Amino acid sequence: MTRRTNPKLSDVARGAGVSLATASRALSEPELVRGDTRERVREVAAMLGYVPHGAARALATRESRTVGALFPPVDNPIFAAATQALAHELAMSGYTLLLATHEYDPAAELQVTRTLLERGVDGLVLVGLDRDPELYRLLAQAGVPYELMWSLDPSGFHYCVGVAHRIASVRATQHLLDLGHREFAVSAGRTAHNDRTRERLAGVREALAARAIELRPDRVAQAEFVLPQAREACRELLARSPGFTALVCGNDVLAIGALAECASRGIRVPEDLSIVGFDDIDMASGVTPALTTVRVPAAEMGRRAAARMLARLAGRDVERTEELPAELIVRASTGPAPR
Amino acid sequence: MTRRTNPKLSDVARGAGVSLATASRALSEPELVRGDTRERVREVAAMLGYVPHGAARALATRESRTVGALFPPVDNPIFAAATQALAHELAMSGYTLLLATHEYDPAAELQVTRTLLERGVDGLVLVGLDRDPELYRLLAQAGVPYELMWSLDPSGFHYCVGVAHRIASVRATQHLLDLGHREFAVSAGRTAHNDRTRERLAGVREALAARAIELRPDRVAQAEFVLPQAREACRELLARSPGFTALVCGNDVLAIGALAECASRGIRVPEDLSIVGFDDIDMASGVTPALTTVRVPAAEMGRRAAARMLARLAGRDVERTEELPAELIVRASTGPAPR
DNA sequence: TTGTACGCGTTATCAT
DNA sequence: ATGATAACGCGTACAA
Repeated sequence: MTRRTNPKLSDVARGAGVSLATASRALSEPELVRGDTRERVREVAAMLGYVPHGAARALATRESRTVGALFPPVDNPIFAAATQALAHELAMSGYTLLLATHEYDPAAELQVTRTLLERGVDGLVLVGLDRDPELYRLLAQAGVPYELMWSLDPSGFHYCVGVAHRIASVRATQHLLDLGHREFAVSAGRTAHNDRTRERLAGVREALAARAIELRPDRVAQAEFVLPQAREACRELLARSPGFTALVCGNDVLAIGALAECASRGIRVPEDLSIVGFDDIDMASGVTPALTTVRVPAAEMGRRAAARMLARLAGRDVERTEELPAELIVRASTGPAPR
Repeated sequence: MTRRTNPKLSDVARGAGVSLATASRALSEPELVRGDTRERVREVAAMLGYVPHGAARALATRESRTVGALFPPVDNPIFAAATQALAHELAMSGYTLLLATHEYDPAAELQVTRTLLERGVDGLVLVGLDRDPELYRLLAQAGVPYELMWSLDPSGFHYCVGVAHRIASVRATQHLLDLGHREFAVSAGRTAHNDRTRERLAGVREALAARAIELRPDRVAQAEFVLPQAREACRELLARSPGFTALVCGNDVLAIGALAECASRGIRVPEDLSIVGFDDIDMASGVTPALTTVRVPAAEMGRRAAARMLARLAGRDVERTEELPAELIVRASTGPAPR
């Protein structure tokens, strides 16, 4: 097979017997060119297998038809769902997703953002509120629009689409209080560089405080969103300070780990211990009907973020803040067992 | 705040009192420039907040420092793990991941590949073997290297890193046979446009055939990798042709769905029914200790694909085919209950 | 070691 | 409706 070089627009133009300008218009702005020449150009382009050179176009147009997304890690099921939605929605409008991760490290997030800007993203999607403010300066200087997902910016300054984690957490906790629980424990995610986790924990405290119940320090554990740590957190709580009848988990993975640990110890859920999770990962809820969760609509978050970004890139206006509902899904929970 | 325009290399050069060429070298090939001027350029660049223009660089160098990845959907936990690994590994070497999905539609895959090529990816990572051959022609013409993940190309032509699905499936089935099972059912993934699913199903048939056992057509169901369909598949099998003591699922999601369905019917696993899954999704195995699975190392697949691609982009040679182990993880399974 | 000048492939401006 | 030509911002021969 002859190792031909890639055909360029000038090849198409020559083949169709038109100028470079006409060829360009025929492919990019069809309405500006006469029907027959337009078809001729298109045919030649197809025959040659012409593929436009994005970098050249980006250089001339000053836009890349590309949007960046920066996730903590993308293998967390909730972020995977959002990523899928983002990529899909963007593709529907001719945009491609540039994906990067920062593993909850603000320095890495900043560095990666620089790279994304170098790649020329037309917009950027970020998760949450906790980050080096320098990042916003970078984006401002570059003139790149961005959307924050998952959280709602209290200042109302940033464009964002998210849920009210604290309020949802308060409601979940109240649900348990209403069932009669008084002894609470929390298996929280790491709160460093993670406002969602902090808000959820704060919500539990707030709801308890409203009824003058204290959340003992040894009744709070932190873990990363992986099963071994999730089990360990539950184990630790049971060891340090048993006797709680309700366990609020900052994430479904943590909740599942807790369920697994309980199962292996013969602790019945929800009879002996009521467990509430967050996020409503479908695999989790499918497996453990006992799990009551706060549903945070991850895929919808991705769809909305994409839609909002696309709208802004198209010059349309969007509300600065868009709140998504965080619904409490009660599958099974009971009051505390009589002592 | 004054709405300054982005500084370009010429601004940096002027600020440092050097030529464009020197400024370029100071940032990209530091060793070619004298220490003091290099530092001067760097300082000015930092002060100005200079961010290189990727498109311009790509145009000049003919490479984008970008790699594309094309997944069926990326919210399947196994693909999410691979995506995470890919993005991370590529970033470590200064490459950025362009992510796209095709939802098991070959036409979409072809179309999306065109877009990725337009974006100027330096390499492309694909999943599996089932696709429009035209795609390979496109890549060849563009001169873009690619890696296939998950499957091993029987022809040995394509660069690939994957596992031997059929053999693994045979082994898993033999394990069940060795336990004494004779009545089998299979909850398979959709086999259209999915060689992994087909091979796994074929593996079951092969192992059974070797012992002259037939897999009845009404003992095979197909479902997408989502829980509701997974439960439905199991329900269907039980309705159409009960009496099987072993169920092989083409994926962990299908296995989990089956477990859920069994739980709701009071079918004990593994006492009444032995279930084997594929992929070893950690959340699945954490929750259901009864699940025996074939571990397909998804994250490792991503890492290896990234490493191989990076090596090739750096001009190094790699083996055309790299096989990863697919280990049978026996957690709990028993022989059939005496009738 | 540094500078000059051209080319990368496309779009956009201005004529015609 | 079409064509000539100048950007777009950077890398890199080649010359100095």
